[in-house]
Amino acid sequence: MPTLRKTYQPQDVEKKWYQIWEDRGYFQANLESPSPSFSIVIPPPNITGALHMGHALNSTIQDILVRWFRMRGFNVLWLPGTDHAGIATQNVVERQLFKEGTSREKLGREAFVKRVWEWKAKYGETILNQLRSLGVSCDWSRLRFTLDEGLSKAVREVFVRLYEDGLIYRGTRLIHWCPRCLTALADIEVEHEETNGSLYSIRYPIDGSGDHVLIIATTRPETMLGDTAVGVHPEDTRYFHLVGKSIRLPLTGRTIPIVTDSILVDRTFGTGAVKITPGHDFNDYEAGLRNHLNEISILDKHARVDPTQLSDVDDEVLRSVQGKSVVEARKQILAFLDERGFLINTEAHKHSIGKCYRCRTIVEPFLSPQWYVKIQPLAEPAIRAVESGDIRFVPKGWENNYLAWMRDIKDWCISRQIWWGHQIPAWYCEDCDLAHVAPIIQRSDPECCPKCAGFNILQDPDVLDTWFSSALWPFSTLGWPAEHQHNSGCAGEAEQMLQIFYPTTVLVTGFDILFFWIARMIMMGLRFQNAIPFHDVYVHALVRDAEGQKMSKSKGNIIDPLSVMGEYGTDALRFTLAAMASPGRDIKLASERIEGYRNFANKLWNATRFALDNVPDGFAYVESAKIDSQINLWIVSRLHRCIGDVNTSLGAYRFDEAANRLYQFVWHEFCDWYIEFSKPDLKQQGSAGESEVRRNETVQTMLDVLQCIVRLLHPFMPFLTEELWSTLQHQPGEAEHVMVSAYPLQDESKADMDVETAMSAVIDVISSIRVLRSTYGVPPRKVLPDVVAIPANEESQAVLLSHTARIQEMGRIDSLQIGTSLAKPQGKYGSQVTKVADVYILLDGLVDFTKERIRLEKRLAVLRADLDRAEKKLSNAVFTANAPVAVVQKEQAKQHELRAECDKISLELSRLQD
RNA sequence: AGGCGCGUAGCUCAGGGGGAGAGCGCUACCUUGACACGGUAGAAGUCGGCGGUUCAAAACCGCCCGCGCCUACCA
Repeated sequence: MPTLRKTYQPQDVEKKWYQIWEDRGYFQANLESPSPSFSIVIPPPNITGALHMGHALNSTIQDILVRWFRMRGFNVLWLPGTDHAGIATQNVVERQLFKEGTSREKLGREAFVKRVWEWKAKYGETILNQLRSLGVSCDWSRLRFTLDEGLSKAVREVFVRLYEDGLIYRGTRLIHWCPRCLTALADIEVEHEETNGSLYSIRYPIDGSGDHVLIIATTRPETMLGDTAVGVHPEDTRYFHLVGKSIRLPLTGRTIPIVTDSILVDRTFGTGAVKITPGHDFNDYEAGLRNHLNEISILDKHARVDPTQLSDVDDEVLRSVQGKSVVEARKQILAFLDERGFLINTEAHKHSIGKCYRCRTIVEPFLSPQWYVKIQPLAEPAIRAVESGDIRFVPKGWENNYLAWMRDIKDWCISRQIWWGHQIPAWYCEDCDLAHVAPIIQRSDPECCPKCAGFNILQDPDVLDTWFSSALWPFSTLGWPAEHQHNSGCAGEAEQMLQIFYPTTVLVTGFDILFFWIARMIMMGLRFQNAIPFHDVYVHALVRDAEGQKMSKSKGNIIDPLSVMGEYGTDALRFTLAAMASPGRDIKLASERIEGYRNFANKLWNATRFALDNVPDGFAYVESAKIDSQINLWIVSRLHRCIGDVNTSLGAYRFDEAANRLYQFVWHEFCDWYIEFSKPDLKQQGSAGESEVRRNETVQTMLDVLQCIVRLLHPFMPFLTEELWSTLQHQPGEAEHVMVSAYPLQDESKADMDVETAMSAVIDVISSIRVLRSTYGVPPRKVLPDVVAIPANEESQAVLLSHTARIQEMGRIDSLQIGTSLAKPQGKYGSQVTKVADVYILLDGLVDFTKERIRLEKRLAVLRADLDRAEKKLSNAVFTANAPVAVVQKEQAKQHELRAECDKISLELSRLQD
């Protein structure tokens, strides 16, 4: 038998086992397998990413599921990959270029994209390697990237089909614009932040009515240069006489109409009159459409004041704001308004400002031509899929969130004005009339214009939103669209992959990408596979720091998973995350927790060490050996309960329950009690006959149970368990590695209630002795000379008698007498009364009667309170009439037990009074 | 403003109509032949508040308070 070192050292084994698993091909899915399949596609991390706790949690959960299913014989595919993250990656490389004194514009598109590919080759797999060190068992042979050839083909196919079906269109509208990234953003890529701003009241003179003015309020005075109307509510009697009149817009020579709009205007806010700037505000834009107003853009793409459409602005004003940022322009405009007597009032005002989710720059509503997906026809089936239960959210609460969002969904702006990504497959012929000829949309790049056959064609410079390709991930990664020629081997495999692994079983993800990703995958899966992309969506929590703060670089409260893994071991981190992953609650991660589970790993390590040290020379494993001894029957019974519970919990995605159940069983049943129980049996030295049979039975049971524990824990702690498996005695024909061994299944016939009751009586008596030791300050090492136990009934007596030696050993007792008819000892003694037995220890030293009285009185008070409650209930006729019989009987039994205990304690107390 | 979630031991959190639980921390004792990353014993809770349903409520329902998140509005 190998000997283990005193503590588990994770660093020694983690790399080794990962290498072995990968070399053996254990991670790979099997296209030939007849077994039922289980598949997960990884939520692809950004190639710019570095592993954080969110990834660690997400990957741990997936790996637990994947390993659990694999061990249960499923044909498992866990498909890994990365996302090209258009804006983020482009930003990273642009920053690099800036340091080198150049820029993407100077390089040109082609050279820039080449640079990004180089960057990707160098750094793009960083996060994948970090995932490997977490122990994830993905099928690396099927690694995918959203810009791969196959996935790009899927993107084209989807784009063209949606276009042909009239679900993709191009239009000029107001969109969210990031003036730093220089691209459009989808609505959900804008994060709103509460900000302290100001509300300015401004006089707007009414045309042709002398000094009469309308007072409007605004938080963005600079946008007044783009005002094209003033709105009032159609039913607002204060303004009836003004409707149809005009405003002489201050600082400009512009005259703008006063219009009515019941949607835009809230009569109760401010004066009930509002400036309308369709070029710079989404609500105003809509109002502009309703009232046929024109849109004036006052800003360029860098969010600087652009004079192009401002020819009617006062020359002096225009000169001072031209080319200025929004903040600067605002100051200037306010100064002019004030100077010329238009500014009435400034007050503090809280409002929210939209910021770019990638770079935190304030986004501007900006008028520009973009590509859109018409979302309603896609959303409807995606809503039905969840309503009907075809797709299940875990925890269920997220369904409402999803449905609410989907029912109110708006068209999706999919074009981005960047270079890194899938360039939109739309071409324009410069020889044809651009305004009147539809763009050329096709799967392969056109060589010439299909209309005029000219070669003067240009591809749309925009690329698609990264999430457009991510939305296809569950099937594009499996090889869709497959070529339908059967002479190609590859195409055949793609069809097979889809057939075997689509729909995937479950998607594991954080709620932050519920809308970015999950919703879109469901829409695209239904549209292009005519089937849901996954059956279950497991939505996990956010990992926060110990104070509950969101981890962020700026706060400096990031706990780096890699350093945690280095300090405590990967398994400790994984177990921590699993144990804390309770549904619907964020994880507050504290290092003490991780340390605790590091200790747990070490506990199991040492339990194994103990077992191995006690395997006698020449020990031979006996297949299906019969078990006779109660302690062995007991631990096997307990084990099978644990197996049942763990499998049930995992089946319900309750990783926390499963982890805690295993912790409880391993530490507090197997280590605390079973190993201690086993010691007398294992100590039998080489003697022949009955004691050797007993010893071998216990050795074998201990090894069997340990082996089961190791398998049960493998999905949570893959490295430790693989290392322990390699040292444990296996049955012949057992798997070489625990990773490919069979996950334990509950055998109900192993449950033995009688044995469990018996052993809990033994535990009860040993605990009583320990309480007495502790109460009377008898040191653990000191042998108790004389102990008397008077069992409460014949059953207890039989059980305790059969375990006399064990109780003596574990209680460190010289003489132990057990018997229902025994008399209490004479002289000084301490006593502990329980429902199992009254235990007395003889004391030679001084006993502190006061202390003892206090202890007993306290215990009596607790039991009395319980007893009172029980008696009160039982004397209530309404209770005995209405409560179920079982409850009443239980209450009666409780009453008897409590009364007996109380009486005995009272007796002891009266003795102490003397 | 609306929606969702949460409020249980000092801390972090399970539980869930019928005897208040775990981990960490804390206190005391113990370096005993698996493990001090350990052992044994212990202290510690009006289960946020108020009402209601019920024989029985920490749990179910309603209202309120506090915290968090999301969506919308914010001229």
